[in-house]
Amino acid sequence: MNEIVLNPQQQQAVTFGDYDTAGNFFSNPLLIIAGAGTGKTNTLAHRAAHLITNGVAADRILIMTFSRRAAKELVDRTKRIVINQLKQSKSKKVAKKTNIGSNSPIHIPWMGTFHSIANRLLRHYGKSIGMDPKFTIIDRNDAEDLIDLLRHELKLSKKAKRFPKKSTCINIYSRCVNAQEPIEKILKKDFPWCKDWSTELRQLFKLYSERKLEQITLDYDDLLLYWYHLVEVKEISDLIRAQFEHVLVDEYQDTNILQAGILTRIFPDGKGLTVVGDDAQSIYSFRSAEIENILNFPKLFSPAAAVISLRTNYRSIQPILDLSNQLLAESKLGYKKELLSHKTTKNWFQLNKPYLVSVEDDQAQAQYIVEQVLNQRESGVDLRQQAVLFRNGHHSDRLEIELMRHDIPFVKYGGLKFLEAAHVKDLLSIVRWLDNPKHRISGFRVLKLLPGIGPSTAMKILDYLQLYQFKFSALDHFKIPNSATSSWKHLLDLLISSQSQDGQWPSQMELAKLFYQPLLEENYQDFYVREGDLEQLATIAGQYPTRESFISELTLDPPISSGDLCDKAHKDDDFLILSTIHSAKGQEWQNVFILNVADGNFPNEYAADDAKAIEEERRLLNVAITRAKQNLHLIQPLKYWVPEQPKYGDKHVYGAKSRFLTNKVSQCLETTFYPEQKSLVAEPTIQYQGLSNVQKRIRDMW
DNA sequence: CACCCAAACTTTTTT
DNA sequence: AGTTTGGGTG
Repeated sequence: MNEIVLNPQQQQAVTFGDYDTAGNFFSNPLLIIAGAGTGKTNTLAHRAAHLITNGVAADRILIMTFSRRAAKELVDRTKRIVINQLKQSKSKKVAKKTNIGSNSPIHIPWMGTFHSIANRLLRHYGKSIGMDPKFTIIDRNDAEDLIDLLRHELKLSKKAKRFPKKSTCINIYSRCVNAQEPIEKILKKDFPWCKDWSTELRQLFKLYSERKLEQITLDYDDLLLYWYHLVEVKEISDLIRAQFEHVLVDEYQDTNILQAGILTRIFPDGKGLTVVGDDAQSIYSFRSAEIENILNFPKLFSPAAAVISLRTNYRSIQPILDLSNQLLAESKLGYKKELLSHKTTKNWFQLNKPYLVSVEDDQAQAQYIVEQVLNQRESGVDLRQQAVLFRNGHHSDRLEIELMRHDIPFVKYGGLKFLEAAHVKDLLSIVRWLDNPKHRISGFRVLKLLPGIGPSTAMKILDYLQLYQFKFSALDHFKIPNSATSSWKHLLDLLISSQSQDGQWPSQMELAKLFYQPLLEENYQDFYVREGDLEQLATIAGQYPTRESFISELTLDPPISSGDLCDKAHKDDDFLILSTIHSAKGQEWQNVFILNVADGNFPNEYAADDAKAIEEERRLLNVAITRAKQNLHLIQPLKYWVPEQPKYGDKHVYGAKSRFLTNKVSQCLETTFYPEQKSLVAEPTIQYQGLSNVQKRIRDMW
């Protein structure tokens, strides 16, 4: 797409606003409804650039996106546009208004995810509401570990009926916080099998909150929650409003109550607020996203609010959009936007309908993709221009095996994360504990690494440490039960040195790695593979100025995948993209394959009895479809692999046709079969009545 | 109290 | 298939 020329609607969205009597640019609340592929990022970037070239200081613009990746792209593009415009209009007043020369770099410091912005604001303003600015952010896994610990403490694991497992507990907690709803309501709606545990869960979450306070830690949800409560203090929200003249929010359809609340608390009249989104792409209700946020935006700020819709699609050929339009037209919610392709006239002779491919099972599905992907590469489409999308992380398992067999390189988004690998967590825990000695979760993990130290000894050590005001040097006097191992001595050296010569970074990372090395070799046979990951972690660590920034940035923006494929050396190579649909948001590829398009998966079986959930599944399929530029394949296996379904006895489930593939939708598709024909092999005609010669020979071997 | 082994139990998607 | 829990042993 042309990055510079804008269509009229885009232009309108970019320049929306006016000048006050003093000549300053201001803007009423603005909602941009941007369908898939309508140049949303470009429009947003142009608007940001427009603000800057009209005299708004770059550090007075706050840009919030859904992912770090999106934020980075947006900022890069904004910078390019600003520089271009400055070059083109050196003589005009534009250059005078901004005090940026066309050579000096532009910094847009306040851009990032809601969570990362929360992190920065809380470290700055938190003190005034009694927060310690040195808090540690814990990720999902740490939160689960802490919950696990508390669950044992409360003896909830010893009840007759099984208590929900730790990850479920965290899910429930997270839903309560982000939706700002009482636990009973959440249980009834989303976790009906846990509804008998509401009292115990409440007790658990109370203890969880207290323990986080003691350890000076915040989880992901806390970042939003604290921010939400921070801006309830009028004095502080006034300060923040004064700091930011303009706020741009991307993916507004996926914000939740807390996020919308934060915005309205800072900008009660919506002035300076621009939000962008597409209600047909709202797919995060499991994270408490409220589609109502975007639907009600105009009402909330009426009559000042303006709405601008973008409908020209620059990404896909028309047949793909036809499919998307038809799919959405059958929705009960009725998204009325029809997307029109900009590409209609170009290459009209090769406008194929998207394919609906029927295959026997997931094995055939994998083979089909391998075949297609290789064919396409032959005809000049790079692997990185092709993507395989799926509903669940493990749906690509079979395919991954097949890809490896054929030596097709790939990168998977949304699967096992780098930070979830045990050895990476180990090393990171060491560094985290050094950074925040009160951080029991890390300390616990580190201590258990030492041979001979299990859960209860680790607890004792942590209690002892607390008794001595978290001075690591006090541990010297702790009586280790077993004969003092040499690793205990080494750990002590590391801990004490970290507290005495504060701020040695990143050399401290090297010390931690050195300490961990023997433990790594002892615990994992494949330690030489894992060593590479630790090297990488150390390299990343070196890119951050301080220990604290390293830890919190890494938690907020985890690297994508483990394994050698995210090595810099491989970055230039060509690889196929595998991604969950959720992680594919905002991306586009020449060819897209969607796995397991069958009822039970599209829509997911857990959504089956909830009309709202079904609609979200429809939107999810829509997101997947609209990622494709040219070729789209929906693959429909007759049976597919479901790992965790013991009640069905068999591990294969026979998928019914997806209920989204109605007659009208199917008419937008070209139905094919793979393999095209069963090869006919002649059946032998001989028939033995008794034992055959072969059987006799085998029996007579003994 | 740590460690190992067997049995039970799994509800997707992510900052 | 992988994780979590419980029991038994040293």
